[in-house]
Amino acid sequence: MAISQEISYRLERLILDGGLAPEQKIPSERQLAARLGVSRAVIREALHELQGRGVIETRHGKGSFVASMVPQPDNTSDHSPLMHLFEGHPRTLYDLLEVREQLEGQAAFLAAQRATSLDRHRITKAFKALEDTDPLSNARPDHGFHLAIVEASHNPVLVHVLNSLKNMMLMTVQASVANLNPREEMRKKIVRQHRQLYDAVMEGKPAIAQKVATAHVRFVSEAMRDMEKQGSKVIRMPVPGEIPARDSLQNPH
Amino acid sequence: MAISQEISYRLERLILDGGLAPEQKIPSERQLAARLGVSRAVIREALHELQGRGVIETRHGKGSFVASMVPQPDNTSDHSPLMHLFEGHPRTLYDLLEVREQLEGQAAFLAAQRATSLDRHRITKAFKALEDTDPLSNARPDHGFHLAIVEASHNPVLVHVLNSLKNMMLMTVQASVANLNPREEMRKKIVRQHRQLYDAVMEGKPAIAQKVATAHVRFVSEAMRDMEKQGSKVIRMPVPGEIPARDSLQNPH
DNA sequence: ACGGAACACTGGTCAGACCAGTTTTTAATT
DNA sequence: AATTAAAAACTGGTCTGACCAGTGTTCCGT
Repeated sequence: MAISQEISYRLERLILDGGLAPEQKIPSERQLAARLGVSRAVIREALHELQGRGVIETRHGKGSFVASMVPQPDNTSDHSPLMHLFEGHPRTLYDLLEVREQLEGQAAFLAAQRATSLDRHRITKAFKALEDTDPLSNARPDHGFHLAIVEASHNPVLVHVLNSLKNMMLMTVQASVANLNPREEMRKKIVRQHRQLYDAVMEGKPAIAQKVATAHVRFVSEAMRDMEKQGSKVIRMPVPGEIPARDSLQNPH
Repeated sequence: MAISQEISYRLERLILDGGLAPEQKIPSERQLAARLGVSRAVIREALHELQGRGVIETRHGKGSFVASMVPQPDNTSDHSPLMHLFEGHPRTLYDLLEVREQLEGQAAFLAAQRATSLDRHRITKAFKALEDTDPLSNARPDHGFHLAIVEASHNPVLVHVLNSLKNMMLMTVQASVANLNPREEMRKKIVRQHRQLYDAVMEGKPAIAQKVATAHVRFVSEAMRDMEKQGSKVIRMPVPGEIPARDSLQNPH
């Protein structure tokens, strides 16, 4: 494997494991290059990979910083890079969610139809983990729950595609879910949706499971749209093992 | 904003738009550098960003390729990987069709809802080409018709995902159509389905379009299942996947 | 103390070279 | 002529060292 990738993985693990705190400054490119005994070019390439997956932010003349996972008190500048992203190319994000809506629904349908006892056990476990977790930091359990259902669909293609789509979504998105949770009404609704989804799948009711799952994604999507309108900040929250992507594009054709 | 980021955005947009198909090779770093008038370093940094997002894959000595959102068949063996798929893992094919069923339906739904006059023109053109073609060799028009509809959905993510699926599916549509068409009853049904789909999209009836498109894929899928049971061979019919160039990044050749 | 000019950082870009895999072309051998 | 093996022409991976462009600090003259 390429050196730049080894370094990016190494740095990412360091960051996600807490070795480097959010907002903390990363050593300068020249320092890293010297310390790791490689050229500055590979350091830059490694940093660009991390940048691509939203793990770090780089500011010209200042340095690179671990992306914050926590709401940032108003940053002097009126436009954080993240908001800028949303403002500039919000389309793809919703395009992504649009497709996900459909596929999560199908996954739920199939899961309700095909789940084995082992699947049910896994789903139940994930569901309980979701309930037992602090709502403010349940991005991981949330992901685990949905993943368990998708896998119970027993359609590897579906699993792979949904995984790809999730990876292509900004961490920002996942974080936004975490952002939604603090709002009591939202959190309640989401919890109820999860409960409904869980019940439908476990009781083997495909049609209902599909409906609930689709509605769930749509709900999150619309909630984000609202947040965007209100100008609320969308926060990053890296989740290990996930490779989010940024959106782009505005108009096809 | 940094040049490397502008380039990565541009490339990502190209890819998500479908201008660069999954598994398609991206111009070499030196070519991109020359064509875009920048140094190779910034090209590499841009590509590393996309790599971090999982949008592209890079292989030493070979080049960079648009990442497929679908597990790739065993390409190691140069002996008709498709047949291998059919014979060895027939499940995968139906898994693919299962997902496609859903997505083609969604595409049709969105197309009926969002198609512009230009889209309608394209769809009509493709539809007529489909009708005017010898049923025994209309794999390409068939593909063109469905593609026109997908693109009219104005969801680049959907375009890209379906592209991935089709890419891997050995052009199931084409192959199956070629196989199904000779059977008179089948051919008639398929023609009628196409007609219904066309009408629904052109008349702006999303619900109907979705239903028809879904049913169409399911029909083809089940027909193939029947054929398989009867022991009929499912024949591969390769069709050069061509994606029209929409940007100066394409290889002129 | 103040202001501003150097200076010392930071990342961003460029150029050209060379290494390491892969593919194609060429040329020698059979 | 067909095969095969060497050579050339690709591809990405790394290195070097230079210079530009923002940012922050230091220090000096007023």
